[in-house]
Amino acid sequence: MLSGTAEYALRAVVWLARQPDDQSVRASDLAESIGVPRNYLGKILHDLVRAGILESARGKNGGFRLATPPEELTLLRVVSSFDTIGVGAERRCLMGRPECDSSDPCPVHRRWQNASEAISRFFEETTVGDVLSDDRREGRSQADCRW
Amino acid sequence: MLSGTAEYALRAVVWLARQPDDQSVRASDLAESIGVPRNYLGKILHDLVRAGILESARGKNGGFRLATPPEELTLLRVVSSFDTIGVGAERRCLMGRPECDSSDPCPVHRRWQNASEAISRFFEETTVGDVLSDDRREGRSQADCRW
DNA sequence: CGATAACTTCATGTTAATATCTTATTATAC
DNA sequence: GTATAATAAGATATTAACATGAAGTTATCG
Repeated sequence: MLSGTAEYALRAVVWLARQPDDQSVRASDLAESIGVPRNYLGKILHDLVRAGILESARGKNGGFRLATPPEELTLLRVVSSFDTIGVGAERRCLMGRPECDSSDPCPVHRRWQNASEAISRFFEETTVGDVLSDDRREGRSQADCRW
Repeated sequence: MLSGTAEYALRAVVWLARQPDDQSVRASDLAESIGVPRNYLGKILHDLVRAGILESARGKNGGFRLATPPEELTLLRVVSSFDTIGVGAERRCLMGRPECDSSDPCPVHRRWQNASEAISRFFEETTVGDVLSDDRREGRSQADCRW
């Protein structure tokens, strides 16, 4: 469903969101924590900074942290820096037809619509804040996390 | 959502299902009809034969046609020859966690479940026969089809 | 100010998906 | 049975995703 890169980004953002007091985390530590290659994660984190999702600080005590309140950060915004999910008007046809909407549908259009809309809603409506709430409700802490 | 290859397979199967009297279609003609590179389609068709979804005949008047009644052929069976959709027990974690189920969920597990199940149901429950019914209901014929 | 710790950037390598080309192989028709 | 039309199969090319490595730049601390 998601590319490896988008998966990594999601892990990183969730991990940073769980950080108490918005503490910055160094790329190396983060890479080890979420099980992503150090150098590759560097690029991903930088992309997230350029997208305005994270902010970074150089030098001693530097690192990365969220630039946005978790409640306002949708999963769509996180993953769409890397993948084209295709929500709303940008929805891609399952069969790869260049034009495909209700007025000129591909053969599976009607039956795919339910699933397609469920996917869109998930990415558009779920925020990183929601994920943190779920965490708390299930009594999960950062220490429990493993990949 | 699907790989290019699985998309091509889906187009090919739907096209063949629409063929009157189970008539065979040559790979070259099929390739042109559905807009897929000739040689690449050859491989895909062969894979579908080995999966028992199509049958092929060589020599003059040869070609490919469905080996299964459309009503019994699910979209899952078609695409899973190429992609891992991850339905049922094989569902992949959205965040790439090796273990992720309701007893040990990843951070987004609960909220992703709805969409994930909608996807599974679509591929498991939709048959090629259903697609043909939709076609008829919408008064679409093979001639209308373009990619 | 100098050393160090960290992000930033660029160059390069690896792998899998996609696509093409060429040579078999096989069934049909005459 | 031979020619022909078609699939089957294997080798090779192209591209994008994934990953690594090394050098460059910037902020902080003593």
